[in-house]
Amino acid sequence: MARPIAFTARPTGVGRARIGSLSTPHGTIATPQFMPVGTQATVKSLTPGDLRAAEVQVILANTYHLSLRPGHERIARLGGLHRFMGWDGPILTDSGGFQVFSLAHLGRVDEDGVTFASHLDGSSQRLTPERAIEIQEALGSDIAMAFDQLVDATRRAAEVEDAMARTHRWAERCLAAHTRQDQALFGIVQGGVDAGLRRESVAAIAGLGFDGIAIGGLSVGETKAQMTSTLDVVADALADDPRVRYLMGVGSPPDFFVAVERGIDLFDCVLPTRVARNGQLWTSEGKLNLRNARFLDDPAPPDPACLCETCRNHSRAYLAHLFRAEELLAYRLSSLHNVTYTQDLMRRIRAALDDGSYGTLREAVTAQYGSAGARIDKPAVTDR
RNA sequence: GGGUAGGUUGAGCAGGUGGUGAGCUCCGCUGACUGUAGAUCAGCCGUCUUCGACUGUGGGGGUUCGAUUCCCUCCCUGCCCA
Repeated sequence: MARPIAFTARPTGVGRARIGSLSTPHGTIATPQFMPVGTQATVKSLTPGDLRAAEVQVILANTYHLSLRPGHERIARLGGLHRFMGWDGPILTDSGGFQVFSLAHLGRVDEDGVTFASHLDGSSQRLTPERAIEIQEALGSDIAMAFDQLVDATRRAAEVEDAMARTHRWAERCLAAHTRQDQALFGIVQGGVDAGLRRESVAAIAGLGFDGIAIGGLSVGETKAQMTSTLDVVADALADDPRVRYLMGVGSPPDFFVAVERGIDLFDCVLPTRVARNGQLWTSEGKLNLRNARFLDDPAPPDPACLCETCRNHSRAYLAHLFRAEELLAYRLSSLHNVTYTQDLMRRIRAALDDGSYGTLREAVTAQYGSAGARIDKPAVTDR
């Protein structure tokens, strides 16, 4: 039987970085690629048209939130998530595993699954591997994620190991429960920042029949050095695996380089859209906080090097005003820019991997995000 | 002109009838944010040499060891009467 997705990639000569192509039922994705987060069937403040304008190729939506509201059965009745939200490109759905982590205080994990109080009305809810798959099949995403358990990597080893082992058992249950032939299913590697556990987790997850391999449990409080070394371990362990690799929850502009060099093909992160709503724009001059007083009289576009709608038509002074006045347009214009910037950055990374300018690009971007990149190791590669 | 209620740090307030008024909300200034309970949160927001100290309750004067508080007077604002 034909796989729901197909992934091809070629090495680039830059570390373990590769350039690839991932075909899905709703379109083909160039990798490395970034997925904006649209938790509640919307990338906050942006329309599908905005996303297309920003050259977004795939978005992430959320099992937990959509099952609570409006309900996955309702979305299924209304023709599935793509039709419901008016986005006909590829969609990846997260399984709810992250909410088990971020809403841990509302729930309790047992071997079979998780019981928790809804953050909306306090009602008791149950999520299991089977349930997470059922919901994602109802939503009809192109790529579903296995239901996993992540814990704070700085917790004691036994706790991290327990969560990892449970994630492995849940992974098998997810595969067994998955029936939709037009939907891919990715497994998730856990194991905190412990090299031994990460190798064990890669062996367990990669040994199952998943369509892609995700790396979870990172960028949740560990240091940049720990994230980097963990990615090194995982990259080594996955070296001969042909499947697409997805680093969950990352990242910032400097993070992309660290991960791409270690063979990562897919990213998702709330950062570009969340920080945009809080006034932070990512630009060729680094991070700008448009709420700062100094921008009130600045007629320049947010990023002179950007061609997005925001930068073509509006000034920093205008955005600074919109943020102060709490006008809704501030959120859309800022989000549109940051998503455009991020897509542009990924495109430049793909191009640089091809033409030998990767090291130069990495150095330039890392320098622009000085403070953010300060804790990151120096470039692992240089231009050939 | 008479009466009455007021005047507190940019704004709006709280409090205070002789011995700690720098407390709150806005506004303002910064910072944070990584598989979104986040258009959110945190710090600062009189001055200084900032783990502390000083100044500050409309102006002036008085009583008192000590006054935001009591007394006198002036100014300003709202309302009522003339």
